[in-house]
Amino acid sequence: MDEEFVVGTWHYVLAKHAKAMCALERELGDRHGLGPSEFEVLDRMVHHGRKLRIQELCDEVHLSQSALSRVVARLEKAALVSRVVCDADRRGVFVCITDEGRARHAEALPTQRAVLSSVFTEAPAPAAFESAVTGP
Amino acid sequence: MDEEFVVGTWHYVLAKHAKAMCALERELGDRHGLGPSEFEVLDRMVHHGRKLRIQELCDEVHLSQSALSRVVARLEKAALVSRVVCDADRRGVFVCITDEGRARHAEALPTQRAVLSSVFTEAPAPAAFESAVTGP
DNA sequence: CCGCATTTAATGCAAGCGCATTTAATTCCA
DNA sequence: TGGAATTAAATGCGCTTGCATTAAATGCGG
Repeated sequence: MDEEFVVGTWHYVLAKHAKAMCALERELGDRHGLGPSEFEVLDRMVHHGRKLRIQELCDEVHLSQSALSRVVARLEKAALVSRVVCDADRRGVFVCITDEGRARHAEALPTQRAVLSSVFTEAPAPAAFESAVTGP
Repeated sequence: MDEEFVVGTWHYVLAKHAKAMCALERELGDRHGLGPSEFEVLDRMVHHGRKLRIQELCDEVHLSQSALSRVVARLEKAALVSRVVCDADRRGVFVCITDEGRARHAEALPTQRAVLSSVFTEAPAPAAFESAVTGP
């Protein structure tokens, strides 16, 4: 087990995460009134289809269950999403993205892509890194 | 500019950061009474030598100036670090790691390494990833 | 030498997070 | 079938964070 590799990877992850998160918070917030968590939830909703159980969102988004619950509440207040109790299991809640939610996501997507591109290309990882992420 | 690469890398960074941070918080906290930020500051102090200006720490640690100020305050209260006003520039503050701080860091280091190893090897990135972090 | 801009670190404040708990609905088995 | 255990989501709470501001010390131009 290569200790140096592990520690080096960790520092890389820390640095990129900090830079990207900070920039996303600023750009998405100022330009579109969205936090990174709000955008991430919207993004998953768009890619996954119309309705999604909160529990399933929880597996895909890097948030605790309670944090996700509040993000969804904020999104609902902003009318970007609506909550619908599940008929089959009335404990469950479906989250449905609204048309306005889709529109806001579409608006914000280029901003997110621009931020990520700038973060991951300014001190570009060597080409070999690509295979680490996309797989062999 | 490969959009897929950028987004894929971002998801990788998000996933690893979340997993590692969560585990570090738990393990370092339960076993050694340290948060990830406290450990990171201690770690930099150990590697950098005896005294370090807060401003310099700020460049190396992924925290805002205010957050760092508070982390140092917590560490000082725990006697792991001491603050000394700089004689040459009395606005500046030197942070000095104490013997107890060094000891605590030495105690916690294996825990951190174990956590990182488990995170970065459980679903191991392909070997090619190594060159992305350590350089060509 | 004086005053104003700058820099360093600390602090007030609000927001977001995770943990633990709560509330409500469902499942299981005796 | 009925009651205990389980599961889903929401909520109370304390903590950490970042932004903006403050307080103190320094530097610089006139």
